[in-house]
Amino acid sequence: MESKRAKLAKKKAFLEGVHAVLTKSAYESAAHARRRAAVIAKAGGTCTMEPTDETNVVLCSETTTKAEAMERIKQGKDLGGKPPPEAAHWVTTAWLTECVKAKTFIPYDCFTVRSGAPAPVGESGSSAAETGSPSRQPLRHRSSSASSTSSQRSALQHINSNGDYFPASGSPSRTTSNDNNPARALDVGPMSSTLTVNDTHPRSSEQTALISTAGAATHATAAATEPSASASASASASASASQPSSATQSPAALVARSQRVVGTSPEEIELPPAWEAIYHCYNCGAKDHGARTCPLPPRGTPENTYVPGFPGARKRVSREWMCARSHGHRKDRQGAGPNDLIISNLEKLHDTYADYGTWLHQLKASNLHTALAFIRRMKEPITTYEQARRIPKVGNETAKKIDEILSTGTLQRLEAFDTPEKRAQHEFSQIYGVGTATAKQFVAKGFRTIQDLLDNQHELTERQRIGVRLHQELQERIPRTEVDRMVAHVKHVVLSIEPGCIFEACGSYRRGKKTCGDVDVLISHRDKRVLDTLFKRVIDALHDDGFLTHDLARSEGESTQYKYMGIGKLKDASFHRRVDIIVVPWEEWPCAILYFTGSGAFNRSMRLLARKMGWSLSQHTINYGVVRDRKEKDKKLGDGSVIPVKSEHDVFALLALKYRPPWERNA
DNA sequence: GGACAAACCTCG
DNA sequence: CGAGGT
DNA sequence: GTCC
Ligand SMILES: Cc1cn([C@H]2C[C@H](O)[C@@H](COP(=O)(O)OP(=O)(O)OP(=O)(O)O)O2)c(=O)[nH]c1=O
Ligand SMILES: [Mg+2]
Repeated sequence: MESKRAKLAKKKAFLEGVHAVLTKSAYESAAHARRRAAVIAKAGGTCTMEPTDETNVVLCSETTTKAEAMERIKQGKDLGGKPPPEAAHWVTTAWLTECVKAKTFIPYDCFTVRSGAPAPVGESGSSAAETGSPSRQPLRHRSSSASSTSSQRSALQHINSNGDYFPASGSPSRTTSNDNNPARALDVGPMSSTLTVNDTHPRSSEQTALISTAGAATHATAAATEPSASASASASASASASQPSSATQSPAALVARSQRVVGTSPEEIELPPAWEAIYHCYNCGAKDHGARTCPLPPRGTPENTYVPGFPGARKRVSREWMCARSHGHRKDRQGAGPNDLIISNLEKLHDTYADYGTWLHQLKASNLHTALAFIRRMKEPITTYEQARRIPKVGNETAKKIDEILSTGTLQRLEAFDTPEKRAQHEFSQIYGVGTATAKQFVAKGFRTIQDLLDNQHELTERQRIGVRLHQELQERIPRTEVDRMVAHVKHVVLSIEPGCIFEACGSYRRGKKTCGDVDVLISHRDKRVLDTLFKRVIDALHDDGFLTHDLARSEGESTQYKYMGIGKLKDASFHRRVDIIVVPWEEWPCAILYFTGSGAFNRSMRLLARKMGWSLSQHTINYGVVRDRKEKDKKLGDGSVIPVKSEHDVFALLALKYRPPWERNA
């Protein structure tokens, strides 16, 4: 903790000086500024911003001096070689980061030139702007009563061929109804929690890449094409899933219902005043509602061309983005498919890629994964190299491999991997807490079986010891009925400790999967002060009643969010199960529930989209004006500014995405 | 030849 | 910081 | 590895 304070002191001291590594993206274009001014005016706010072509802010990091930065500009390395005007304000990333950490909203126009420190102002040009308020404006919570939002709805249960639970009826995706509405009270155990029923979900085939290539599909005669795009494509249409991916249509055949222990999350959260001041509908710009209840059609369509004023905002998003499409549950194929041999071999190849643990092989793996998604949807057998080449993401290398499988039945590459060492390495890497690197080390040490590890537990970290001991049990996926009971139990404990909590079981459970790898629980409370004790009391209570049996990791308040990772077991259950519990501050709820609902691939796609806009989406907030190092892509120089959101719908609207309910996020 | 490439977290 | 995790 |  001391080092942390020291760091903070250093940062504060630094703010006095001017140092910089420059990046170009820290200011908005004149076009953006003008559009933004118009939007704000339309929304009834006033805008103090002066549209300008000039750089009015220079974002800095701690590593170089202003002189060095100017030198870089002269050399053409930054800002396109154009020095910023004298009046430009130099801001350190530390300053910016601190403002964001302090939850002070910094809209772009606060950067208009001033002497002294720039004052963060509300976008609506409200009081904060005039007062030239101090740069750090603490976040205050509005203590209003809980919104209870459940409307009753008739229930019907249906399970698809895979056993996944689906929601039903024909309302559009961007529905205004709560995804969490309880429809039918259903006793799932001693705690009598309820199960709920949700909205429509027509299934579509899955697409696994973050960005997929849709165009090439038309050339692949047998390859499945993008479902919605292929509706009119003659021959290949039959190969694709017969369902449209758009959730606005509701084929009666696949209507089904999603059912789960109901959470207590509100449809929209209340924002702190400073955020409420700049909040507006990101689907139309109006001040009096959010995107969730916007009467207009989703933006990005011809009927609604609105674009939010934040620099980088998109007009629309192409269907190539995974998060822009509906991804229902993966369908179990009944009986044998025409390309099963190829698929099983390529799947094994895919697994060997994952065992490398390098970027390149990660890339190869994801490529192959996409190709496999197309191959799985094919109805005709692949018989030639040329035919394989026409499948999207199948290039020369993969086609050669398919050819080899066709002629020999196997792959040389795979045979070479079928050694005791590689098998052991793969098995070790399945253990919780053991990854590619440690698995390799274990093999190098001469270990070959799980028993070897059990006999040498002194070589393991605490997590790995638990992982090894419970390895068999943790391999099992959890039947949904058991998750129901686990969630009901946790919910009961949480709400008896603090009735004002909001609670939601997320992850694959919220997405309606038939079985879950673990239980993901998200909790929040309006009062920030209770979060810390709430977290501890919940974990303690769940330990005391014997539910939690092992701890794997628990946060100690370093972040605004508390995360517990551990293992629990119901008394009458056969196996120990992984349990994750996250406690988040109230205003981070929308981004947190979006994150925790996943899927992981869906999150990555959405986050990549945000990144491409010069924004950043995390489990905390969605930010614009993020400054990233142009060379080292992972280095973030400035956090940018928080865009306040009240619901998941708002995040979708900001990214120009149609809202996807949880069961359409199964990538 | 480059783009592709999530963004966080804890542990040791 | 690397490794492993969500 | 694939796509442009
Ligand atoms: C693993 C992983 C999860 N997440 C998010 C999305 C997930 O839904 C959420 C919970 O993680 P998980 O519990 O690992 O995933 P899951 O619940 O979707 O599936 P499973 O049935 O295996 O439990 O965390 C990421 O953002 N990135 C990741 O790499
Ligand atoms: Mg899960």
